[in-house]
Amino acid sequence: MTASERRTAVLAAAITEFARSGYAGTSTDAIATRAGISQPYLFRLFGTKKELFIATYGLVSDRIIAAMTRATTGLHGEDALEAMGVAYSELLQDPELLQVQLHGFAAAPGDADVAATCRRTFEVLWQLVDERTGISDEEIRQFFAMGMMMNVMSAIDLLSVPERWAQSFCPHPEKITAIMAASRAIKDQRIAELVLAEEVPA
Amino acid sequence: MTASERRTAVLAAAITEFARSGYAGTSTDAIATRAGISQPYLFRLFGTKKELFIATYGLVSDRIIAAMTRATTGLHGEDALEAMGVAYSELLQDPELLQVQLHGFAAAPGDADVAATCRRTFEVLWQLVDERTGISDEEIRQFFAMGMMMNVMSAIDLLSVPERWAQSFCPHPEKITAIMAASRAIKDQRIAELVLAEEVPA
DNA sequence: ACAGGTAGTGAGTAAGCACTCACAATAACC
DNA sequence: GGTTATTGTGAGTGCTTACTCACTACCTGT
Repeated sequence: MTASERRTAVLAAAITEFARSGYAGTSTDAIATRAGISQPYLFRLFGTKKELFIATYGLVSDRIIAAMTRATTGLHGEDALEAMGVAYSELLQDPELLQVQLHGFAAAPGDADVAATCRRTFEVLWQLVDERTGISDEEIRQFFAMGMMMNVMSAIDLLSVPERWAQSFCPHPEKITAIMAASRAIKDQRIAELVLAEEVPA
Repeated sequence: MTASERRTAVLAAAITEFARSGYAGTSTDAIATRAGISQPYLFRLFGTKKELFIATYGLVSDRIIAAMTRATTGLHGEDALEAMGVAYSELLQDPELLQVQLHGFAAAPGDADVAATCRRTFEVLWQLVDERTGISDEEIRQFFAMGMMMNVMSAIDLLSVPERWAQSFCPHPEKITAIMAASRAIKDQRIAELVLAEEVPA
């Protein structure tokens, strides 16, 4: 197996482990074991734990950005906004991505490099939303806010609470599935999927 | 100094340390040193690190809830909602509280007790907002979403970025100060402040 | 056959961690 | 004045951690 292939395998393991226990709470040994390699080799591939965490966070960000890009291909304005919202809420079904993002935010106050990486992801996403939807600052802010809340909802497993107050956090299930179907019918989605496949760093 | 007084001093130190480095990333020694006591005594006061973290998170939640309660005393409906929004955004000026809350969410996937504590705080806040504002589920959700985004904004220090996209996350500064003044004029605020003073656990 | 590069590991090291125990000082009560 | 309870610590324990180094196995080109 080439080093590049190993790196992607390690990143997959790192997503799972970091999602559960965060930057400080995850041992490099746990990641190496899950990836099926020795711990020294992990350090050969990524240098330090911090570099591995930032690479993991970057991959997660790329995946999220790719999902939003794919969802809005061929759409504009409010349609694009709704499609992005649906795409983000679909990520709730694979909570690891959202939880890694949350752990990036949480680690930011203690590490300037992590904070800078998080801000850069924010910037890229903001410009994507702005370009594809053209909506107002206020609406963009509300869109981001909803995303941040979904991160938290997935982390604390809010939707497992059956009571009404908790379930009221999940909006319009029937609306979401309808938009999902429409969004899937977009023609150039194939191209977006090819873009998505390139997301893994060299 | 009595043990109870010591405990509140330790909790103040714990807020600062946990806000920076989170649950797993903070050593009990750092908290004890900041509180001016020995590490063994910290364990006599709180039992385990986890209990200390949950107590810290609980104190932070109590402070946030108290701020919301105080801000809405005497208000109803949309007025109460706006006052709560202002109260929460005021918390951005003392970022430690919001960051501890964020670290609670982040630690939740790795610890069921922490997750349950976070969900309980969500429930109390939801019922407070519901009772004091009477607004729709959709509006409550948007209100919570904005709060979660403020947590993240404070963690990654987003407002330190001077560019337009970043500054657009701070809405209506003049509107906020106006509502702040109005909110402060409410008569029975004194009573709420007394409630606030009782927030420290015995 | 052999030289060189690449994938991969066993066995460490030094530091840091949560947590414990035996013990000292001080105040309170009879 | 002596017993008792409370506040507080020095010195440790056993474990985990990030990270290193010297080394092996294998493949590729000549």
